[in-house]
Amino acid sequence: MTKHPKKKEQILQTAGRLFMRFGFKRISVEEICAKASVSKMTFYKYFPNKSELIKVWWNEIIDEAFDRFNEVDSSDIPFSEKIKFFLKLKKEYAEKLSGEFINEYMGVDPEMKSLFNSVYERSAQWFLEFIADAQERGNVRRDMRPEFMMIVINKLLELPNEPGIKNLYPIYSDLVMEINNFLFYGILERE
Amino acid sequence: MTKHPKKKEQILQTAGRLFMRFGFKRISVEEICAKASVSKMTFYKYFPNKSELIKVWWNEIIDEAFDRFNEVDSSDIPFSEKIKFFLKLKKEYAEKLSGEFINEYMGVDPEMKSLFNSVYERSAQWFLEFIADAQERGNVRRDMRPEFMMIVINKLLELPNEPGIKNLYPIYSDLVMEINNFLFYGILERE
DNA sequence: GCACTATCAAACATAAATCGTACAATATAA
DNA sequence: TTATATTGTACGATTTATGTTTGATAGTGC
Repeated sequence: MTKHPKKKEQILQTAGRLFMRFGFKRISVEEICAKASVSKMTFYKYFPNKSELIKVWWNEIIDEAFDRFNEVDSSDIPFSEKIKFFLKLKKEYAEKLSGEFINEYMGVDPEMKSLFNSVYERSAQWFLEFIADAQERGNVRRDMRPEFMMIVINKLLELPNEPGIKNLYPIYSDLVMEINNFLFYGILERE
Repeated sequence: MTKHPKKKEQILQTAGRLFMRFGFKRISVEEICAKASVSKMTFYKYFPNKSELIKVWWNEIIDEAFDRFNEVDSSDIPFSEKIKFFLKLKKEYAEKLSGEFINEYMGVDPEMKSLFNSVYERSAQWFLEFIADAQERGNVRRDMRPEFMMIVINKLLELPNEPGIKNLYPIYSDLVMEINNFLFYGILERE
C-alpha cells in the first residue's frame, strides 16, 4: 500500500522530522538511524548517501506542496478565496521550513542550492501561469506585465538578506507573509 | 551595569538561544562565536571550554527561574493565585528546556547529569517547603503529604502530551483550566 | 606618546565525530 | 529449509571540532 518499503518509509519520515526541526547540517545519518530504529546498513541499502536522502525527501515535500496548491487552484471558489488559501499554505510551509534550511545549508552546498533553485523556478512558472489565467478572467490587472512581476518577485525574495530586516521581522515567517500580502494586495483588481 | 563584560554577555546570550533550540550536543563553539560575532580567542578568554560555558549558562537560567518562583511566593496574593502563577512558570520552563536537553545530553555526560540532578533536588526542596508553609497557614490540607503532591503535579504536566487528549480538549486553555480545577479542588481546604 | 586591555584572524596539532563499507550473526517470511 | 531483510560491530578515511599559539589591530586612560 505504501509507496516505499516499511523501513525506507520510517527513515524518510524520521529524517524529515529532524531536518525540519534542525536543518540538514546538524543531523547525522547515525542519528536518523537511531531515531528511526533502523540500522545503518539498512539506511545505505535504500539511500546511497545522505545527500540522496535529502533530495528524495525534499522532492516529496515539494511535490506534496504543489499538489496542495494545485488542488486549491482548480477548486471552484472565488479568486479572493484562492488567494487566502495560498497565503495560508505558504505560511504553513514557510514556518515548516524556516530558519535552519534556507539560511544555513542552502547557501553552502552547491548541489543543495540548485535543488532549491529548481523549486524557485518551478514555483515561479506555476505562479506566472496562475497570474496569466487570473488576468484572462479579470481578477488581476490586465495592464500588468507578468515579466515585470517576475522581476519584482525575485527582488522581493532578496529581502530576507537585507540588513536590518531581521530587526523589523524577527520571525521569518512574518516577513514572508508581509511580502506575500504586499504582492497580492498590490496587484489585485480593486473591487 | 551588566554583570558580565559585553562580549561575555553576547556569548552567553547567543549560546543560550542556541542551546535551548538545538540542545548542547549540536552546537559547536565556532557556531556560537560566529552567531555572537565574537572571535574564538575571546571565547576562550572568558570560558575555559564548552562545558564550563554550559554550566555558567545553566546556572544563570536556573537562578533566574528560582528568583521568579520566589517572587511569586513572597508576593501578597491569594494562595490560589500563587498556584496559578506557579503552574504557568513551570509550563514555560518545561517548554523552553524540553526535548533536546534533558534527553540527549543529560543522559550521557555524567557531569551534566549531576548538574541536572542538583536542580531537581533544589526545586523539590523548594516546593516541599512551599507546600509545608501553605499547610501551616491552612491553605492546604494538613493530611496530604507534600512529596505525593509533587509527583502528582509532574504527572499532570505531562497530560498535554498524552495521545487522545487533544480530541477531548480541542481548545488548549480548556485543558489547562481543567487541570487547574482538579488541582485546586483536590488539595484546597474546603471553605 | 605610552602602556594596557580587549579584540580579532589565521594557522595549528590533537581529539572526536561522521561517513560509507565489510562481514558475520540473527530475525523473518515464503 | 531457503531466501531475504535486518542488525550490530568493527574499520579506515575523511571531515569537523577543540583548544592553543602567534601576531596584529583598535581603543582607553595616563
